Amino acid sequence: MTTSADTAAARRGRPGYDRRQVLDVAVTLFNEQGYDATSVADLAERLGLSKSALYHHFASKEELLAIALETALSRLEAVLDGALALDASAADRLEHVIRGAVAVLTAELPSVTLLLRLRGNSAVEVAALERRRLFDQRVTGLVRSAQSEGRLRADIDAGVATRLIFGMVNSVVEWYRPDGRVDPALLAEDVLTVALSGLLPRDDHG
Amino acid sequence: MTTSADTAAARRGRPGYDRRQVLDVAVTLFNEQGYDATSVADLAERLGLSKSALYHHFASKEELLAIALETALSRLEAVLDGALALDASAADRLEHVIRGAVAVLTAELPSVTLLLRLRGNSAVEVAALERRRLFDQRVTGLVRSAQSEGRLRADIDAGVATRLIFGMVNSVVEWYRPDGRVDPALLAEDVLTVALSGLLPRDDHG
DNA sequence: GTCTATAGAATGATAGAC
DNA sequence: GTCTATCATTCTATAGAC
Repeated sequence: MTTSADTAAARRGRPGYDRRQVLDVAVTLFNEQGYDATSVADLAERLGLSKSALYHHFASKEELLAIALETALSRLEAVLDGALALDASAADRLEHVIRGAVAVLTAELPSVTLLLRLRGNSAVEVAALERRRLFDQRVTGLVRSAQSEGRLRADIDAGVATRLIFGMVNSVVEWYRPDGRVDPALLAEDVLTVALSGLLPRDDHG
Repeated sequence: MTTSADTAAARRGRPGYDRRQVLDVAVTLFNEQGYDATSVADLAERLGLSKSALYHHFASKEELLAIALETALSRLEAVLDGALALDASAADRLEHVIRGAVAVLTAELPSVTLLLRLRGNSAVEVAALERRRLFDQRVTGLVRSAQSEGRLRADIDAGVATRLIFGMVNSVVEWYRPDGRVDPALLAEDVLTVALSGLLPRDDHG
């Protein structure tokens, strides 16, 4: 779809990579090798460009990281904002968040993968981790409310429950591939099934 | 437990770090900053040693990684071997594996954390990832058998179910801390509860 | 001529290894 | 400490489409 010049039909100047294309390749490479293990020379080679040509598109290696993280975080936050704007119970809102998070993970796989592997080695990374921490905290609030409503079992700590649910959700980036045979929407349902009802057979024998 | 000289009571020669202590600090640092982002100079500084002194203990930075990965993998494999040696149903064996995996994760947190973050950037990493893949495959077999027994719901693909369960299990390394207020054994029960019964309230109203 | 993408050469800093 | 290799980055200049 977004391969070359067919997106922004008429572009002036010399043909070649634009910002978007460089970013996509960069994030892919960061995910393959890890951000720190990927040198600008690696990226240049993958693109068939010189290093200096890359610096025409971006001010720094870290800027590439920052843009990708912004994409991932803003989309995840949008899901949560949308859920909180609903006129619904906390349990229903939580369900909306889980479904939405799986959708964002699968749709924005590269940038979210990058986000989930951060170590906090720079100011950019620390800031992203902080936004992620805030996201988690708000979801924990939802879980706690759903427990109070009696819609979620209360014998598991809300913080632990949230971490387990999102551990399951986030782990999807480790194996989901867009070209695979797993449908994102069905995957979201499977996640919800396991999280809410568990893997024991449905109680249809009595 | 394994802090300093109290392990191998009498050690001869010049006082200072031994292999084990250097390894522990190295793995801790690798987890804090990431393996690639951690330089030998970082490690030397943390230990208060010169770089050359470090190379007296280890042949290379990668050797440190290899030893840690061996620890994590052998302990996880031992859990699986133990489960398969049991005279029990697949479902019961799976439960044993999940409980054991959480135990290994919490007991060997640093080395398992390192294992779960590998990217495959070297021969050592590729080999470790391959052993991990084999582990996952064997667990998937257990899940499939448990489904055939009727002890696990069969409307979720065995591969997806396995990945979701272990996504939940493995995510524990992201937040569990030995000095925290979460008991490892209770955590394992919580994981099993969510995986098997889900977070919906127990059906005690009818 | 103007715009965009591109190289080449060289910077200082830091890497792992010994 | 010292080695060589590689790191991210910058400067200056040019190639090609409008």
